[in-house]
Amino acid sequence: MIDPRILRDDPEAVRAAQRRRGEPTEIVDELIAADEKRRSSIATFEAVRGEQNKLGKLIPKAQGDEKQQLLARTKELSAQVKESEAAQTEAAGAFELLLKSLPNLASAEAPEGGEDDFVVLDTVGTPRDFVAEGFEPRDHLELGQLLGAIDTERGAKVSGARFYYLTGVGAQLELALTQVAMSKAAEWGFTPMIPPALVKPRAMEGTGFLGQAADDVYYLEKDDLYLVGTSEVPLAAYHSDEILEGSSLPRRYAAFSPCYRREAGSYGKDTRGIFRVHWFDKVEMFVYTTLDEAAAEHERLLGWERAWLDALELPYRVIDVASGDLGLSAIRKFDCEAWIPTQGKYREVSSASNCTEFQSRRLDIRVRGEQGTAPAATLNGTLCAMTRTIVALLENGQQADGSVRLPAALHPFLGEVLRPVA
RNA sequence: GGAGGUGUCGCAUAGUGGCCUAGUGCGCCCGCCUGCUAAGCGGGUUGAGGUUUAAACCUCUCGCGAGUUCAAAUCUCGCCACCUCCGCCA
Repeated sequence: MIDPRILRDDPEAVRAAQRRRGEPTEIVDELIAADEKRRSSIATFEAVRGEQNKLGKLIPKAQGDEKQQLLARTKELSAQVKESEAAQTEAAGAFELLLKSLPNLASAEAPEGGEDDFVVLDTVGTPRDFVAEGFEPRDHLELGQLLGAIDTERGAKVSGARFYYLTGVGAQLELALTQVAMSKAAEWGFTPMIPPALVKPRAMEGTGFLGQAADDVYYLEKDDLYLVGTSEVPLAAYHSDEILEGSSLPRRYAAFSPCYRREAGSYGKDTRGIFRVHWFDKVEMFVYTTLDEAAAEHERLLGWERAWLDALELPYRVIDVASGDLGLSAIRKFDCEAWIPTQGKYREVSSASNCTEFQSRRLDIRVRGEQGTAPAATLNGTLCAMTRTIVALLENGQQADGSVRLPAALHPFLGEVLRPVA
């Protein structure tokens, strides 16, 4: 949800942001009309209610005829109050509904265009040349099966397509990644968290996942609860309806949680292995800060993501996601993409978003500063999405015999090399 | 799942239809006093929206929502959260 004052002060900025996203601008005019209606209905209500309050105070002291007159008049007003209050509630609700459907104002710094119009900010490391090394690389599933690390057949038997078991070293690999990621985050000043993976509609709606992404969300109708697709959701809602002291910012949280995604729009895409699945575990970073600090914090989040991929010794690149591909809540997004040898391309393994006040307005998270209170800024970034990280580690670390060399950061947990099981 | 209880300004409490423009204590902030600190004294201290150059003022806010009434923190109903006990259970 954006600051409604922008609609009055600078509607052209909102239209420009919509154009940048490739979204229609008519909604801006609808919003302005709805806002005017809301404001005039509030004025009407306040005038009537004010008179009712004023006269009501005289009643206890009044006597005889005077009292009867006052009672008659306030009774009249009562009907008007009821009517204008209902009109006000309705107008405010209509305005808010419309405002909530509006995406955050895409940053002018984000590249313009759609999914393919990203800008590559940096490329780190060099993909291995398997031709020169003289062997055909195996994909992550084949390697996972050789190592006894991944079992998708039984995943499908028990839970269906896009489910898997991590077995043996696969399970150990996830636990080691989790341990290293959470420890590093704690060193960087993040508070480690294990949040609930089921949340009420408010949390889901407040983070912007019931808009254009609603089809991708699992919903438990019987309990009116949602399974989160990322711990961004419970972390954002953690401080909902709170006023945070400015001096306590930035507040940085790192959460380990399962993530559930219906993957509704991706039939036939990435169907092999565990690259795109209905459930995976993830360590996520989340920050509450001020609007002034948000852009700098966004860069810091990206820095931590890069430090993580560096520690895993993976070749990757960083892209600045184009405005048309930002999702509802971000004004700008950086993705880190690791090189996947058997796909011959870089694929997303982490993503850092600056959501400014979009989520904090919906969840009512404010900061108390010297000038009173203001909406907080929220940012989120992946530290380690387990399945995709395992895919990247297996494929990039593989050797001709099917064994996999691990990065030094994981040696204390799993040794230097994972070897095929007999 | 069953039974009972509780929900008021950061915290603790008062408040059973109009005198509540929500009192008091603690905490916190400002000032006075004071070698310094403490104590004492005076003032301030929920948040949101609006009118205004400003000072002020108006509307909403007593868990949330509906209702009764001219008028609701207060009465009625529904919901939510928490607590106690019973049952079940990692």
